[in-house]
Amino acid sequence: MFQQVSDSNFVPGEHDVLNFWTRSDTFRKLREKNRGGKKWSFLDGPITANNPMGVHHAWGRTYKDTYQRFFAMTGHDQRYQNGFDCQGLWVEVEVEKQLGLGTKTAIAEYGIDKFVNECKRRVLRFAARQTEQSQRLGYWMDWDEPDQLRQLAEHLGTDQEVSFTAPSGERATGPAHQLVERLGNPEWGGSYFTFSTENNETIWDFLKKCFGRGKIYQGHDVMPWSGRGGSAYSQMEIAEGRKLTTHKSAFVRFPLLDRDNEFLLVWTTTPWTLTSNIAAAVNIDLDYVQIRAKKDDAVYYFAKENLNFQRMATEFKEGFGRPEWKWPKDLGKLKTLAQIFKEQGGFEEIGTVKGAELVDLRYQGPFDDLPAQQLPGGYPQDEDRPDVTGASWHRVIDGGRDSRGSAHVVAGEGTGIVHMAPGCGDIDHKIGTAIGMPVIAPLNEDGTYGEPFGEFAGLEAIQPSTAELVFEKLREKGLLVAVETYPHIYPHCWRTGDELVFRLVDEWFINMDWRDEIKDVTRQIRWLPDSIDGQNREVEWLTNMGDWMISKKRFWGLALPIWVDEETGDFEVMGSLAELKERAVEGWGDFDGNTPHRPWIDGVKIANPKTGNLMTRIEDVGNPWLDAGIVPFSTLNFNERFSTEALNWADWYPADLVTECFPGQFRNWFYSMLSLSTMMQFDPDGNRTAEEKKPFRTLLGHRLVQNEEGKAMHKSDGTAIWFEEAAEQLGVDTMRWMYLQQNPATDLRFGTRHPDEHVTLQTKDGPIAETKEGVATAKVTSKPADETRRQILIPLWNCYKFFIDYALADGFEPTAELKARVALASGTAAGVTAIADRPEIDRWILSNLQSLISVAHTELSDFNAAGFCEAAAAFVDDLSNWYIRRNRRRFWRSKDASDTDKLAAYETLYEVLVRLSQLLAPCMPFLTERMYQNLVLGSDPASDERPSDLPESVHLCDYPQAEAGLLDEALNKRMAAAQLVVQLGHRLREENSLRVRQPLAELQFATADAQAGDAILQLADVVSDELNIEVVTRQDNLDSLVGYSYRPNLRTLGPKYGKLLGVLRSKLPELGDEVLSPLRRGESLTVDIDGNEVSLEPDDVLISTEQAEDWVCSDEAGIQIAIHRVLTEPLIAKGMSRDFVRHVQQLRKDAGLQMQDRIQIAYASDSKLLESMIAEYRDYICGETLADDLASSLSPSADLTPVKVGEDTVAIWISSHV
RNA sequence: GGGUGUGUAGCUCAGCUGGUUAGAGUGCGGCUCUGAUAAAGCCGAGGUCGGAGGUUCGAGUCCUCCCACACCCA
Repeated sequence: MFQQVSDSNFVPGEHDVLNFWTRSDTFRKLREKNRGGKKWSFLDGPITANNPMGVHHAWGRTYKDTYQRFFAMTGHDQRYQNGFDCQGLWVEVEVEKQLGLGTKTAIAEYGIDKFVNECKRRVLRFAARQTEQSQRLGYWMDWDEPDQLRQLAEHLGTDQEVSFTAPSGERATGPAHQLVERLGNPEWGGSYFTFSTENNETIWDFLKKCFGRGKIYQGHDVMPWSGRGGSAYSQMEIAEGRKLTTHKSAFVRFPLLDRDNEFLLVWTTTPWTLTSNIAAAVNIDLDYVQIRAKKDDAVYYFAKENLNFQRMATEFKEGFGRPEWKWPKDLGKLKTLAQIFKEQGGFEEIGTVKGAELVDLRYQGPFDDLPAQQLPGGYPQDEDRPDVTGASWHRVIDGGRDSRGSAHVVAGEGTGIVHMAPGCGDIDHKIGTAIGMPVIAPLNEDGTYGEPFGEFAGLEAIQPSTAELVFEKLREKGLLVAVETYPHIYPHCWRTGDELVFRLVDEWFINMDWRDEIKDVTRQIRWLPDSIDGQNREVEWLTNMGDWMISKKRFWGLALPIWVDEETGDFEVMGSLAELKERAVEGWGDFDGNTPHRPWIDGVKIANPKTGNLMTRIEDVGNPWLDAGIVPFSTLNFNERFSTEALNWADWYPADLVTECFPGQFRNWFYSMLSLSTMMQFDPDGNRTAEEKKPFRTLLGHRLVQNEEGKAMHKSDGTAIWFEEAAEQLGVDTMRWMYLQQNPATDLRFGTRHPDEHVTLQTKDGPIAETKEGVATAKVTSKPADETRRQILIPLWNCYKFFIDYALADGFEPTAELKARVALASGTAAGVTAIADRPEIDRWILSNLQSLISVAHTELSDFNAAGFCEAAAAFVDDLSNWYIRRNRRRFWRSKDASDTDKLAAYETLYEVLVRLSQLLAPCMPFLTERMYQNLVLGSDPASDERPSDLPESVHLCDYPQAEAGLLDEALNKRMAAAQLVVQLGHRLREENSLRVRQPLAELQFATADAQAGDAILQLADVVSDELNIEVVTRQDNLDSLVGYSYRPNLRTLGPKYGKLLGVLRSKLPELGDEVLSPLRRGESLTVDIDGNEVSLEPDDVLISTEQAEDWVCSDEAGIQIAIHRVLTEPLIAKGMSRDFVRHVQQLRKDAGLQMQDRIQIAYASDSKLLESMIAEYRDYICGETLADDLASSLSPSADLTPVKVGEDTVAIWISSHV
């Protein structure tokens, strides 16, 4: 027996299903079922375990789950390993906030070990949190127990022994950090964590291979730096530390070589950097003015616009954008350049040149006398460039443009000529690297000048006295034009308040000159969706990318395995902990038992084999994309550090599928995976060691989740939707369908969070009013979700409910054979009624079902969920709005055991619904489970009763296979023809105001194609019933009822007659039916058009029909229909009876009566027509409305609204038996 | 600045190798149908297909230039 079905209650239903899966351990049973099957390998991209999940994470996770479920239902053995991204600055930033630490110094004081443990803790807590959220999504993975992860987090940093039970069942005991580093290993199972020792060590292996091939080198980068703090700053820290301050800025002149008494005029707010000047940049498109100063006849070049430019005029009036940033009181307005020169004796304009004309001019630098400017290769010395010095390089360069296309050098504040010091500035350094400038980097770690800076050596750059010394020297040389006090917003250390400077720091790089190898691998991969052309994007990135900077001067992350001999500069890379242990000459004992992270690893030293010197690990941590890029190896036991029985590399590599949100990943995760995989297939000498280089076969990318207006959602302004808010308000099945039906190449406009409207969410574990992080849960609205629910979930549910309601009312119970057949997919043993004996429409829906099954296999195995969703939605629509609607009467006919037609209907619908639950199960795992449970087991997920040996969950079923015998393309075409007739009929009725409830006498049709005619005739009863027309007849043609008009078919005639087409277009219709009628019969013909002989094939004209008398007609796609529009008295009476029934049914509905409740009908009318109608149709009316009595009465209740029955007005009321 | 892509109904998007009156979904108005449905069916309004030239009998589609937006890059 089926369980009674109530309202859909989607969200509580999902909770029941989740509990059911837990209780009956369904996922474990699924894995057991498929163990030893063909392998399907999915590789999860690690999610950053730094915050709770939002709805934007759920899109990708829905794909991941759906494809895994599909491949599980098709019998594939899988790994189900989720991944967490654990290391890197993003975690540090959050932990710094949490601990109230502001700078690197503060972290060092707090203790790197404590800090790093706190980072690990945060990751574990959010991994636990995201695990729970993912489970709510129905995401079946080999999850760690969230509380176990939390317990590990609690015990980190203590020596206390903890017990841990891994997902595999294996138990381990030890200090928390020793358990944590093993999470996700092959013997334990569970999610992989990129902080695991295996992950870090496998990156060491990669870097060793790079080193072996000579790809690792030390380079430089310019970073914001605090002299007192002795450390670099992140962009975020800079943003926090901006302050209004004043500096002494200077106008300085650079003498042009080979030009007598001519100068470039430059301007700087950081005079200390002038010592390290290398070049002067101009904007090639700007006009530069040439002026002669009266004082000394010197000629100056600077941007023409700047001569009279009102510098800082806005700021003088309005300040610098914040209330506290007002123009300093004691400071006057800034002078224009014209003013400055006038004060110094006046000037005259003598000409204008384009910036481009200045490029390549040589000049004498302001501090070329300093040793640093004379050092070959710059300072610190670049040994590869002994022929260049700073002083010898000075020239004018094109400043170029930034990534947004705006020029680096503009007119305005300065002079349009920018002093460049690539050792002192970020942009300077970038440009310098690009065009090959030497570098002079003046500052030591403490922010003082280095040795080769003469008088400046040892002075602190940011001291005002240093600037004064610069001015003094310039004055001596006659190069200082003017000095002023200049207010501006400048970065400061947000904790100490010290000014920051830009300083050249050492960084480590991988030389990517093996990019072609990576491109080859990229081309072996299938990139989806096609429309975004991912392969080319990736190849293009690989073509243009620079060397990979892998180091970062931070604390939490991969310990880069680079050991340096400070004295010689020699360095070596360790490829594993074992190698390090063997080479260690100091510190191994203290390190042993800790994870290979800072600070523990830092004390381990090795010896330089050449010199015997101690080599020390560089303090930098690695780029986090290394962590993620190595996972195709580190998660698959590539180095066989674990038992190969637990996990054999070759069984699972390469992955069949990777799917992630793609914007950004072409240069991040995809890039790092491709690079690392390419390198991993070589040994350190560059010999290929494996055939298969690609880490995955197919990559499915998808775009971003946005709000309903198409804008990004932000955590900071409360518009980011937390996963549970959406899940408990919209329902997870609905969300999943939204994601799956979306074109992955376009952004998904998910919905809107209303941060001010707080709601209490009913979760599986009770009501919550805030997230676990303490954020009040807010209302989420989503039109696309509502639409999805309305169009897919509700119709599906109602199809199911319709079936259950009538099956229960009728006592229909599928036979054991039928149940087994649909649950086990075991062949084609039919139900009680043979398929061949069922009506055309039954065979039609079953045939359609087979098509859907085929599409499901094709599309899902090709990772096109949207394609499947579209087909499934169309099927649900056919089922609901055509099959069930057309067949309703077959289900509510009187109870009669021998009614085989009714049985056929039940058996057909039953099979369709069960199959549908299986087909949709990977996409919509909850609702389908509820359907399956009831339809096959007569149970529901809240119950533990499963009185059957059939699969206890829809997810333990095999995915349906199409039965070729039931697929009938011809039948599908026949039904399509009938549906077309119905559509034409509806249109005709509409256009001619012939309402459908009024029966009409006759519909005639004719078709160009005889088979289509046969088809319509076979479904004539469907057409007749749907259109409410008594007789449907087929004719050879409708010539007697209609006229014809003709138009040329330009597509076929164009190529034949070219320019004649214009004439043909106007003249051919005029020939009319008497000339052209042979074409209707499929004959060819030659006509004369304006003296041209034109031969016409039937395909060369388009024929349409026109109106005739008493009949209305229409045509489409070779089908013509005509409907007799004349109403006779019997037809009118019949229409009235239908009206009457309809009104009574509405009254029943309004009264909230049950389907089987019986009623009495009374009516009041003075129409004789109505009386005679009722006399004739009494039995019909009573039968349809379950009325025991139908009587005329004189006393309607007072508030009764009369209704129209035919042309008459009647009052009707009903009462029900109690 | 270079590269890639996009621009079609109020909104989201289809429109294949050029073909007649440019479509779908959604929203809006109307009519119809309804004993599972929160539905469904039909009709309608709404478009100088980003702009300007060109090729062609014929251009949303091909070519050139321009404009706007998005992403990527130095």
